[in-house]
Amino acid sequence: MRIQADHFDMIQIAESGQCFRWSRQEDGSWSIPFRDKCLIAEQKGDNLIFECTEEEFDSYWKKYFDMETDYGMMEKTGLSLKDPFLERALHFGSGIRILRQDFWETLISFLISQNNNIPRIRHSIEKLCDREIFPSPGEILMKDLTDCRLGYREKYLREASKWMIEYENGNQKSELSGIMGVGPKVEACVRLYGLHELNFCPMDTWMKKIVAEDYHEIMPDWMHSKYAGYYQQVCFYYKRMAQAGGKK
DNA sequence: CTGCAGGCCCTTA
DNA sequence: TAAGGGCCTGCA
Repeated sequence: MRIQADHFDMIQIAESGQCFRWSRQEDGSWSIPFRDKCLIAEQKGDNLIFECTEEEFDSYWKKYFDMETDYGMMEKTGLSLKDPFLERALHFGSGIRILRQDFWETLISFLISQNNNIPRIRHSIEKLCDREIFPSPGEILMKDLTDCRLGYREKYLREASKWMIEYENGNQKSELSGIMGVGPKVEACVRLYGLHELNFCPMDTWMKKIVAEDYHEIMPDWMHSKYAGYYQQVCFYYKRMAQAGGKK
């Protein structure tokens, strides 16, 4: 099926650092796994082509791509803050969306992401998966994780798996932050990307860099706003691309 | 060789 | 309660 959409750029979404398993095919299309399905998708301008039926898109992928959220409104709200850096970032990364990813996969992915780099994060996650399917907590506990090259993070994944099994059994007394290896940054990522709590703004090295270099060490107002997570994502992408393009 | 990558844990003062 | 060292690993 084929649709037209604003605020939707597959390259920007794939490179915005929120997801680690989108992969580009030789023909330029994207392979997009989510839970037990995998979608082949392609973009030409604002034309989006999805290899699935309209029913399947409406009942499954539409939510994943967060098609119900009004990005135009969030952009407008951001622009009204009259913040020059945010303004540039919103224009630069206008195709970014906050995907509604699987909570469990997000938790594990961002546990792996700490003190780590993107290629290695992707490699670890790929090794963790069995034929494109992300493992359940029980499967992670059973699995030999040597090939995943997790280093000291391996015990964090096991602790998280035990926590998740308790959580699924209805025992919700423990908080996310109670999991070994989940600090403020990882928790914010899980809440933003895995629970779609758009007010959470992960403070990573890039955000600190932005606050230092672009805001003279003074936290901008938007970091405390309702859509802080979305603005963070856009600024993160803008800053990272500016540096990647700026140095050669 | 050292530094570093979207941090966090643990110890110390 | 704030600061700082150590940590798996791979790549530049």
